[in-house]
Amino acid sequence: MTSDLRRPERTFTIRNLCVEFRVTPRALRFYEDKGLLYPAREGLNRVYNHRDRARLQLILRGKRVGLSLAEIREILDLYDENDGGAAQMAKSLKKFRERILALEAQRDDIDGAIEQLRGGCDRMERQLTQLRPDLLPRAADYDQVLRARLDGVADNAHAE
Amino acid sequence: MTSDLRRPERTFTIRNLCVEFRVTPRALRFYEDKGLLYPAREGLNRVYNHRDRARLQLILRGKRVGLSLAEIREILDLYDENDGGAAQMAKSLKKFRERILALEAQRDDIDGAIEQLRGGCDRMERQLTQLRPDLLPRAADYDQVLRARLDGVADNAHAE
DNA sequence: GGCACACTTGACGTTAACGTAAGGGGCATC
DNA sequence: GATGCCCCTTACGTTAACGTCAAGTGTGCC
Repeated sequence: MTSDLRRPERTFTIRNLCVEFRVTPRALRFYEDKGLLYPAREGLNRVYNHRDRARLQLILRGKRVGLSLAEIREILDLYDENDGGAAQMAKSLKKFRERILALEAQRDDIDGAIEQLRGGCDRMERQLTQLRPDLLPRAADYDQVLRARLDGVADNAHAE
Repeated sequence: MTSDLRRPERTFTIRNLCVEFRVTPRALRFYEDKGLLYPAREGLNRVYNHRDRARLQLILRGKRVGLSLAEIREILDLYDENDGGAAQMAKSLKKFRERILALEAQRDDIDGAIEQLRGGCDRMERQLTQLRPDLLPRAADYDQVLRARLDGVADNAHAE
């Protein structure tokens, strides 16, 4: 039952993908409008195949890491278009490498921000341990957050 | 000469900070409008001190890691406001921890994206080595990018 | 045939984060 | 005293990424 999601011949309605990836139909149509997706049609209705679904995954991940739809489109195009000759591919390669450098810089930024926040946490924890140890959030609260995240992962487990 | 940047009593004009952090005056006034900054005044003119400058650094880093100005403001407020009692601090602590979890998730996303792009690079490199080894970008190009990044770092070296 | 439901297109509305233009004050300098 | 430069406020414009609403089509079901 989870295995027919794997069957490459399986297709998806717009709603299927919306539910699976928690986006709205409007968003998918918008991505299509912008040239990031081009699902087949059955009459008027859109029919998404596995390739479309994979592209959507890339789009959403791209968004999460802060890329604009235009940038994502460019990358997707590069992925596709590279039968247009070796020169094209060389250009794509360069752009990919640039993106990697940018992402690495961004990751360093994030690590810095995390450190900063951790410093703040430490200070506050020390203060609270001193003043009001009863107010210190304990393992119980923390577990809730972790559980929430794990649930989220479970939801999308088959989507990976 | 770089050392008077360190002197805590030193103040800055709006242009000083704009040049140093490569933002526009409009942006600084906008942040003030939104309550993220509140520099002193000398007549009508804004006068920024070291605390304002530090806040600006945090704002810009927050932006780079994808936080909205509203979220950044919330964090900054939490940093300040924590003389408002231990209860407040406990709430701040919780929010800080949430932010940390979110940032860690985002970093994992970025790592995933980097891996994906690296995979694409590898495939393209193999293809090119096969077909047109002359088109392979070489150390020279790569160094340029690195140099650009190092220059950027050097520009902001005293800002760290 | 009438109803519900999912899909479609088209068009206007919305929010965040500024950009930009208009109009004006303060101070140095030629 | 006119020019130039930096600062100010007010206010309207802009872009991205959708949200929302209107109006229409097609499909199954009772």
